[in-house]
Amino acid sequence: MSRRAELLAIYRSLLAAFGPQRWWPARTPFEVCVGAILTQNTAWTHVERAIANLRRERVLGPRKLRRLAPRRLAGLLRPAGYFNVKERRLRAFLDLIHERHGGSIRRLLRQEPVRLREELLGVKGIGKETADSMVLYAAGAPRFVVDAYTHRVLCRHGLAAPGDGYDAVQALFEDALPREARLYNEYHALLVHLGKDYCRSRRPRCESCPLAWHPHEGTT
DNA sequence: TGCCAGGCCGGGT
DNA sequence: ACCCGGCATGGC
Repeated sequence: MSRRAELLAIYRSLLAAFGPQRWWPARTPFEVCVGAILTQNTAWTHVERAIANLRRERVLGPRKLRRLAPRRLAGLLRPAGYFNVKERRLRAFLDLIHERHGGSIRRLLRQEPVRLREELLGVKGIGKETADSMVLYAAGAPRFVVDAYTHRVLCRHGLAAPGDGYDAVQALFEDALPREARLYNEYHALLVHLGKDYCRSRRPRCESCPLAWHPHEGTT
């Protein structure tokens, strides 16, 4: 079976089992970007609380958020963990919007995708996964997002090696699959859903897993 | 009660 | 080019 066929088979299995995920779980492109930074090495439920804080305080926009004093912002981010680090990272992102795009998230996002990605990677605290999450889920451009789950899944299938880096894993998907944002969006969302439900438990439900293996087994 | 979650950076080899 | 410690909360 070709790599393309294997990747599509995995995708179809997940889609059949879980149904369309319709990601990213956010109301606006800006909220996607904020969530992408806050969810770094952090459970999504914690991120939701931090976002809820921002919404409650009516500061969930690039200009209003930027006007907050660092202490205040960090306090609102507290439930997401690493709140001091994330305050700086979020602020650096807001500075980019302010300084290079007149405070307009739309202007940031409607750039050519390659250029957008480069610009995001230039921000301290935005790495490849975070940048690609924004490019795919906020700007709608076809960049495959690679996370820990994704890597484990590919290893378990013998499609990637444990030592493979981000770029290598990403290239596997992007070289084998049609470059469609719709597909990349849904595929990544399904992988995360699989990870949440089937990887975390110490006693995984092998019977109910839509794939015939578990991504957490002996591959990290 | 530890271990872990949708990373990333900076410093050391 | 890797490897590692640090960052922090809340759920299981």
